[in-house]
Amino acid sequence: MPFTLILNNISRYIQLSEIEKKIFTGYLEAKTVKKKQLLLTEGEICKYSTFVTAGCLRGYTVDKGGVEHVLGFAPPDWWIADMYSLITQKPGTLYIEALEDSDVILLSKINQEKLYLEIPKFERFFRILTEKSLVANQQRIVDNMSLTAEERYSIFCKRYPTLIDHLPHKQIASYIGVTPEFFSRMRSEMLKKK
Amino acid sequence: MPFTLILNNISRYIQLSEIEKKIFTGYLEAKTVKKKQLLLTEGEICKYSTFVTAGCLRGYTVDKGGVEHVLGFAPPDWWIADMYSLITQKPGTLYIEALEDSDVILLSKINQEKLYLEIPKFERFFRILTEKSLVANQQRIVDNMSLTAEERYSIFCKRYPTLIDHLPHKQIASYIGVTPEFFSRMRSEMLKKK
DNA sequence: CGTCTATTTGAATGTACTCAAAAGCGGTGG
DNA sequence: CCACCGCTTTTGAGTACATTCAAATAGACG
Repeated sequence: MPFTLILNNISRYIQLSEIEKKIFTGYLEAKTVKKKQLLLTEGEICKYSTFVTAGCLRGYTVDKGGVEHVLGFAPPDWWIADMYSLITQKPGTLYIEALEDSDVILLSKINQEKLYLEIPKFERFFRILTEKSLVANQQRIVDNMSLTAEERYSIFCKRYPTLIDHLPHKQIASYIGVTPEFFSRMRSEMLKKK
Repeated sequence: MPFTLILNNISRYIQLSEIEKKIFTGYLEAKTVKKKQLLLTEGEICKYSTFVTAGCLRGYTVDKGGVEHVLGFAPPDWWIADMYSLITQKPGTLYIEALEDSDVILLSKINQEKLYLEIPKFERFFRILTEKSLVANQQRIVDNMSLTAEERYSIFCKRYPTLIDHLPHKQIASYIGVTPEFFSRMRSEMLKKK
């Protein structure tokens, strides 16, 4: 059953009848992506909310100097999208890339809107999902303003213990907002201390 | 009619019948706050979503060094709350303070939940509101990582033209993530250039 | 293996911060 | 209405955290 994980994800916030589950899964598309493959690039209109069932994705932007900035990672059981573009249906700035071979489930914007009409509970689900994401993002803003790179890294390690293992350092550096060079020095400093 | 502004705010995303408007406004509490008065402090549980009708509020945290970091301003027609605390009903870290004498409308968490049940359209309204807030916060994260303080200030001026006039420089500095001293130097540099 | 990318190390630099002090500004009370 | 007080803003000098550019080393993948 390829939709077990996503149904379980949703059941954490709303309860669906068997019929509703059928309707919902009918709107989904399973897909596999290979490492380094892009699900979305800058300038594109984001047409899908993506749910990861295996592997790992990342969302990032590229600034005018060509430097990448990781906005977030999406390991299994996570949702990812260019929220700006998805909402406005205007060209966005986010790249979504597979960091490794991954399995994802796509829910198109159109089907998402249908869901809202046919099963209003989904309004609730996505409201809660968005609220949680908002809280995490607000915390990150505060952390970026008030903590040193070292403290931000410590927090990252605690919050995403499963990710640190198999993520390139470069990507973690980009997420916490430092250069790979500084990240490398920082880590060796931290090892010395402990 | 003290609720004109908030009803208008809501009508941008959902349409309410006269009866629904009655129910909704019945759940609201109007309140005035004086300059420097706190609506919420660290350690408190956030019990209200606050809508500003006059004046201006700010939400900020205080780090372990005692430095304040402004998470956001709330001029008229804006909502503000400690989303973390409001959602979890656990003690939060946000302070919400009136920057000037202000009029606000409070919607308690309890009444908000009632609204969701009685008028499910409100799920939609707050989902959209939260989505917009999320997008703004994500953009801010990217900006903080990829732009200089000067660029962030320029963006702030463009995005909140009505705010720059009557906000203390200190508060703007805190919002864009620099010290007041650096902010002052930065501004004089920018004036020289133009 | 060889190539490509990721990571480390080094040296010089820059952006923004800290601490200290002076100047400006606004409100309040005599 | 002015004087004073507290808070904000400015200015100065020294410092720190993190970056840039360059090059060496190490890993991963075909």
